[in-house]
Amino acid sequence: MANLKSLAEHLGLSQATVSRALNNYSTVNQATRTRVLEAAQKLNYRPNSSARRLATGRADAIGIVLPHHDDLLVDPHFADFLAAFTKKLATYDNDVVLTAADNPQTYQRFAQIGKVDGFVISAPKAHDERIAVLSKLNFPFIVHGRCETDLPYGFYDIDNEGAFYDATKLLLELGHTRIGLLNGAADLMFAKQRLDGYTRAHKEFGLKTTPQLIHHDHMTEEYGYRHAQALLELDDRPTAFLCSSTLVTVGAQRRIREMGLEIGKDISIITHDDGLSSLKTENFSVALTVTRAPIRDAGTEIAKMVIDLIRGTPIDQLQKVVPVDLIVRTSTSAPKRSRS
Amino acid sequence: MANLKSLAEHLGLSQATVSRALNNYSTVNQATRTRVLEAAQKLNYRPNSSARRLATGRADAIGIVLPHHDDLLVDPHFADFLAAFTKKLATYDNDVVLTAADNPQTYQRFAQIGKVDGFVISAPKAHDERIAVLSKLNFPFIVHGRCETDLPYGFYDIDNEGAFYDATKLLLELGHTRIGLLNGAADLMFAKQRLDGYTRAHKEFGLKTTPQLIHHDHMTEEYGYRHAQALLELDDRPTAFLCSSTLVTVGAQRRIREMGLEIGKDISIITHDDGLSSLKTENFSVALTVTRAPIRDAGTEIAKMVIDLIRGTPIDQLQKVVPVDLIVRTSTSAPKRSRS
DNA sequence: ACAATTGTTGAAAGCGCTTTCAATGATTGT
DNA sequence: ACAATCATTGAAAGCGCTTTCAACAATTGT
Repeated sequence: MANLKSLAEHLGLSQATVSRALNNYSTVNQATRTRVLEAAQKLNYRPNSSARRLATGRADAIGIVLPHHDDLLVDPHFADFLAAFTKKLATYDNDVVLTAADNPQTYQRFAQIGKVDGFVISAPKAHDERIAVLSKLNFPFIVHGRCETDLPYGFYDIDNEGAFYDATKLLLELGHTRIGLLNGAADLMFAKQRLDGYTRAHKEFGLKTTPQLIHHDHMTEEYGYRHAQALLELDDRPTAFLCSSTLVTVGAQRRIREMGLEIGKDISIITHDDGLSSLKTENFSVALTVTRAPIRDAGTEIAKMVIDLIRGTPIDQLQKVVPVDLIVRTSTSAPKRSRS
Repeated sequence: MANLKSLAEHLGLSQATVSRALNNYSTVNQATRTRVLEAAQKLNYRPNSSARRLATGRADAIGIVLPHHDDLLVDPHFADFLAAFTKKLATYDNDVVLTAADNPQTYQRFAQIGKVDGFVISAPKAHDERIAVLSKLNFPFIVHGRCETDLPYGFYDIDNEGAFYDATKLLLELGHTRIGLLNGAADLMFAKQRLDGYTRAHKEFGLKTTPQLIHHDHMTEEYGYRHAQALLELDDRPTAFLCSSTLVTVGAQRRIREMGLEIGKDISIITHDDGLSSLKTENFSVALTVTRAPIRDAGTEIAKMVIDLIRGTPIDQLQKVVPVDLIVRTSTSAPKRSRS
């Protein structure tokens, strides 16, 4: 396997010159550069990653710690995010280093030993320990989402509050007054933001929210089913659902159907749609009204942001909240007159 | 930031001894080791990853190239696989390096520059170029699946042929003669294996397979819907479906319902169930008969296998095919008498 | 009591790059 | 024509570790 030394010898040049030629330094003669490039190509030379990392101090890699739960439940959104993120990062010649064991020490260790140049933190909680740890280490990171802290940090987030405000408002305007909320896990910021939007809309209409109508849980089909069931068994059952993800909606839909109810008539649904590539809301039997923000956009944008951060862009220029579209389709309508 | 040199100076020892103490060499005095370990802890010392990699020649990382398509369609199974894989790999102090750009050069480059010690190849095609490339480089890899090559290689695969043979046989025994196959993309080995099982069962019953009943495509909800529709519009429509994944089944189910048909009565369904954590077959309205092989098992097992491979276990001991359970629930029954 | 062994440590040579600094010859300005 | 600049290159230090080899004291065997 060719290394720099053998390549230099082969060319009758010093390692320094060869290295410079390969790394596009302007100080090297054009003819020499060409000669080096050709030889490198011919001998199939590639600089050793570890040596380069040691010499430069850069890893050219971004870390992501797998957001796993005890039961190894995997958020299907994660795959879409990761795909877009990885693809974009590749355009910067960076790759993604994944690891499990989601605790603060993991971040600290990774930061210290130079395995990665930065981190992406996903699904932040209100007071997220990871942010505290990385801030103290002064190690670059971008948060996918926001949290409640005074520490400065870069983030990409969608306007969850606004999205669920809009969605709730639409339902209220249609005349719904009992709106079930099938939210994500309670400790996650995005769920909190969505609840805030839901609450704000109610306030604006002079309504109080009802605790029984608000459910928090992991976003799976199964939980969608269970919580929809619980909601539909209430004496004063809701006439509309607000779902936090398409998979939850699949579950809710299942329960709704079992009860012989019809979406868009007996019960309205608005779901948040992350644009999952394998489960599209356009394709539900009843075309779903959605708040839409493709999670792949987040992956792509965050890749760019974390690279910018590492290259020196100040944090306050790396704080982005994108609006969320409300797309009205046929799963929403005015509520039926209340049951006898 | 403490490095080996400063730690050694602090202790009044040589770097060599400190390094040995830290790396559990038996030749170092017990008292010394304790002293070193304590100091390392106190000074929060962690060996630099790049330096260590350069010195040892190991990266302690396994590469996975994102199996993306042009349209960035992400297989939701991938998330579950990756989670299990990453978690298991962490127990060996290895992490996962993800990259995009799925072409042979990517593998070659990664192997050469020492970014990873091995690869996992997923979703192999019959004559997979990646296997040829890595074999020629003599670079360690484990295939998730099998392919048609004379080259020796390690693999973990489920018995796709047997699973779909069993499933088909069950349907045939129930009296079905027209069985729609909603298979994965045609160029993938697992789809081929499943088709083989489907065909073998037909042969055993003295039946010929019908091309119109066999569909190949990406495994999404949307395609499930479309192909189910196509099948159900046939003059001589099938009385049973064999689906390659739960998501496909969700789509098929949607179409079936739209046509006012009932699963388990009007039409039988068997689906392959990878045990996706966010979409469980137990939870379908009609409990689904499935061929079941949790994809997380693959992730866990392959992590172990690739580490074993790197550590010297011979390839012929790293070839595993696991059986697939056929779990009969209520989505399968004898066909109704044919329509008038 | 002397050689042979064992246990423990340190010096130093890498691993394969990047980058600083100095050196060289060629070019320019006056 | 001589100093000053420029373009190009090489020598060598260093990144922070691991590991070989030699060194030494302490122990053992005979």
